[in-house]
Amino acid sequence: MPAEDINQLMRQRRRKAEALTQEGVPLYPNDFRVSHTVAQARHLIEESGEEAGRTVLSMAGRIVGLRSFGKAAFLHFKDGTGKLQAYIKRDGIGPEAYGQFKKYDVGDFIGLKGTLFQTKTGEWTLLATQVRLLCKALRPLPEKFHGLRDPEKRFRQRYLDLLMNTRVRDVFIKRAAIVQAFRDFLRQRDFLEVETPMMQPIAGGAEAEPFKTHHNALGIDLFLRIAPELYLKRLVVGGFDRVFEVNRNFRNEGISTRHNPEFTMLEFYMAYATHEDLMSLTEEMFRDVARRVLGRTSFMYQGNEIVLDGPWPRLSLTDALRDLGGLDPVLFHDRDGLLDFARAKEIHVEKKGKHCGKILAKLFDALVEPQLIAPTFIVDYPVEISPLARRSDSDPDVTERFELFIGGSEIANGFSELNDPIDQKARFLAQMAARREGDEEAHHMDEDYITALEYGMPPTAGEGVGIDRLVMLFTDMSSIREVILFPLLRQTGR
RNA sequence: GGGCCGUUAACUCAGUCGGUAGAGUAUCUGCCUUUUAAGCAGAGAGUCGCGCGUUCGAGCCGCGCACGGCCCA
Repeated sequence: MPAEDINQLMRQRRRKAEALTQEGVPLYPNDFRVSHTVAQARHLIEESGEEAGRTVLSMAGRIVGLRSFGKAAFLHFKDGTGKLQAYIKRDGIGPEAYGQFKKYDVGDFIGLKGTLFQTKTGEWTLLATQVRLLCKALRPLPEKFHGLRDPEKRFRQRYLDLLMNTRVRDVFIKRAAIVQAFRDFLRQRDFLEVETPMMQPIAGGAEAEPFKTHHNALGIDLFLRIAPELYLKRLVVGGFDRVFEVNRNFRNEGISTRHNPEFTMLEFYMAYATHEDLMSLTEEMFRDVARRVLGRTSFMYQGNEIVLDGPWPRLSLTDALRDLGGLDPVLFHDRDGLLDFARAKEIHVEKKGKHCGKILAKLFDALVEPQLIAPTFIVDYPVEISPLARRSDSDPDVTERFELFIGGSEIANGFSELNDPIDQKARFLAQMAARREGDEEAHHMDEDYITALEYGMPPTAGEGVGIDRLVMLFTDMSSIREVILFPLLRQTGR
């Protein structure tokens, strides 16, 4: 949006600004003091009723609506807490001030002094004895009735979206409440909030392509993290038995309604706990967050009612594939059979370096995941796609791992952590072999992490919760862009 | 990466068969001191996303590109 794209409306506003300057009116003063926000004024009305009119208030906000008569005007102004009407009369503020006021526009910020009264329709209104310009807006706001709809403009100029679309504002207020509720829940259970590196020499802890960056002074390449996992577990080794981090991860992958290259993840680790414990904790935690944010434990998502009351069903990956995906169990370990099955279902699977586990996961994503509307834990993930998870004591080919699905989307992933450094090293080596076979998302060897494990990590369980997807659920949004303030968009040619 | 759809005034949108660009809101001017999407009268406002092509003539047809949305991968 180059500054030169001045149109008629902007020229008119600039002319008004210049005229005000000529009259000695500062366009951007900073000496107006506010005594009451809109919310505080409303609170005053609630508390004192008719008596509210006796208090002189000093209020400020942006003009969002203006109905002007010859010698008087009604306007609505909005601050961060709400909207209030004001009544400006020439007789009330004086002819000179009124002349200046005539040059104010919708979008300008003003400061008002006056007392509250009720109009004949009963609306509480500030009768102004003084009006001051606090900031002259040089561009017009989008039109009041239809608002701002163009999705591209909404995301690129989110401030306009927030200003014009109350529902959008509510989404982000709810998002903040959700994150806060998670923090409160974990802190109450003695989890310590920490921050671990966003820039890492080895991007570990997940299967994903990282973004690459460079440190000039050290002369080394670094990667934006794809997960904090390996650092958080180092902290468990270091004696922090319960830690969590809510922060951004970066994955160099495509953009879709469910994927943004940077997204927010909650990860937490709990020593002396198992994946079973975490599943129970997750049920409790989600219900708690829902109660705090929504006031109840059920909600509508895209036309389906989601009920968080538990317990939530637990289904093994293979059972889910058999029962919901129509996959014959004889194929579970038959790589070619699985590929044939995928082809028959028109599910695209990269052939290079894909073991059965990886193909099973692909089939699951395509066939089963969309069906998992009610909260469901899928458990018993194959070892080869779970290189950081502890093996099941009863079946060494599967891990003590779960993923949580709600509303047809993966929301959380957790497992009993692998704390055997010898096995961990072997798993990393297997990942490196997969990488050589063409799997670019396979994990890298992290020798420092192995070293940490060699010092001993207590039996631990850990989990990651996709905050953006959870916010989508709680706000009934079908696109991740609706819950990220500034989703990544292509740069437009300028 | 592929398919479909979209891009026209500040905003929301029409635009017929290819024949000089439209509406509502907003803005400006005049009237208007209790309005609520205020009202009445009048006026101004456009790189029809960008480029190339077809045509006497392109917002409209063709090709390419950019950006966005949805679906698929």
